[in-house]
Amino acid sequence: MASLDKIDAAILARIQDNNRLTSEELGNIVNLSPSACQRRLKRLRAEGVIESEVAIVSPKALGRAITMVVLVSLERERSDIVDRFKTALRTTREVMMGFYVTGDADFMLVVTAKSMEDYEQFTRRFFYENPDIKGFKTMVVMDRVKASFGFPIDPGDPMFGDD
Amino acid sequence: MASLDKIDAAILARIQDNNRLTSEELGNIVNLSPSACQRRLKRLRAEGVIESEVAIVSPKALGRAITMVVLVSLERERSDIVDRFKTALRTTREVMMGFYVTGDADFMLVVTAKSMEDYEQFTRRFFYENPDIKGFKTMVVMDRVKASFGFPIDPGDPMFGDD
DNA sequence: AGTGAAATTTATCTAAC
DNA sequence: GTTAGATAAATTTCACT
Repeated sequence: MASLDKIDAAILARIQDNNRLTSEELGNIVNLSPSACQRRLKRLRAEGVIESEVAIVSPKALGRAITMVVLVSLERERSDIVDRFKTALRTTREVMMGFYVTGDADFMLVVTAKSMEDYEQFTRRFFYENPDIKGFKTMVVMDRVKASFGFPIDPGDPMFGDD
Repeated sequence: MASLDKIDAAILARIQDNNRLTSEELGNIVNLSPSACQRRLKRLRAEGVIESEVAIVSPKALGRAITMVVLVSLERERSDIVDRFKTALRTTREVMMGFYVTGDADFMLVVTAKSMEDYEQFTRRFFYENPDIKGFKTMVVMDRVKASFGFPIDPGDPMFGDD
């Protein structure tokens, strides 16, 4: 993966909160011409430093879409079982996020559903019919207080090379 | 909140995965002129249906930034205590996500740190020094298998009005 | 190398219908 | 909702350090 300099870090810090800034606005912030900014953006996209650029939609706007946090434990932590489950996560639309974790559970999922009945049906399909799964624990989300993938990027951090 | 029609739903379904589509591309997909698309986008942004538009940055690119899933229990679920904690979440850079949940825990957080030492320091500041907090449980993220805020939007769903 | 300035292509906004 | 013209931005080219 490419090494990033302080300017890259400053650009990332900004666009991870708002990717609709123009190159001109971005250039003013990081002291670079708009074209230089764009070249960097293009590079960061091509190298996969920027994984994706998305709109975050309000859950409320989409009906009473409910969200659950689910902790999943597998029967055995064998790599083929873990990999199979990872693939299932990636291909299941209801699963917004899936993190493979250490500790009390093996996976933390964020799952959306239209209703509780909908979610129950999902759990039958996704959990009960899967012999690899030992158990799962559901917590219903009452408020999505903070929802971002923004990292605390500090361009002054020595981990970022000089320009 | 505004009522959405099937075209709005189709637009949201697309841009929640990729917000860099041009209005022309978007228009082709949803059978609308580019300017009509843009008007809708503008409205969806103004109404808060689109909460934000962001770049998702690769954790690997930012050094070995580690991520933790943390389940937090408060001493009491009194509304002023809950609200105070919500505010703390919103203003703390290390906290990527904070969900208020029912069940075994009161909050599920996703927290990032540069290192385990860094995280330990965060827990002292954020948890141990906060008398409102009964306890917390940390799970270290080994793999961010799936990371999105994309909802399974079906424009054909009757919940979306006709155009 | 990577940068900045100008020209071109492309997208977006405004206005009229 | 559309189309057409004005505005603005992204992209490419090129000269420079």
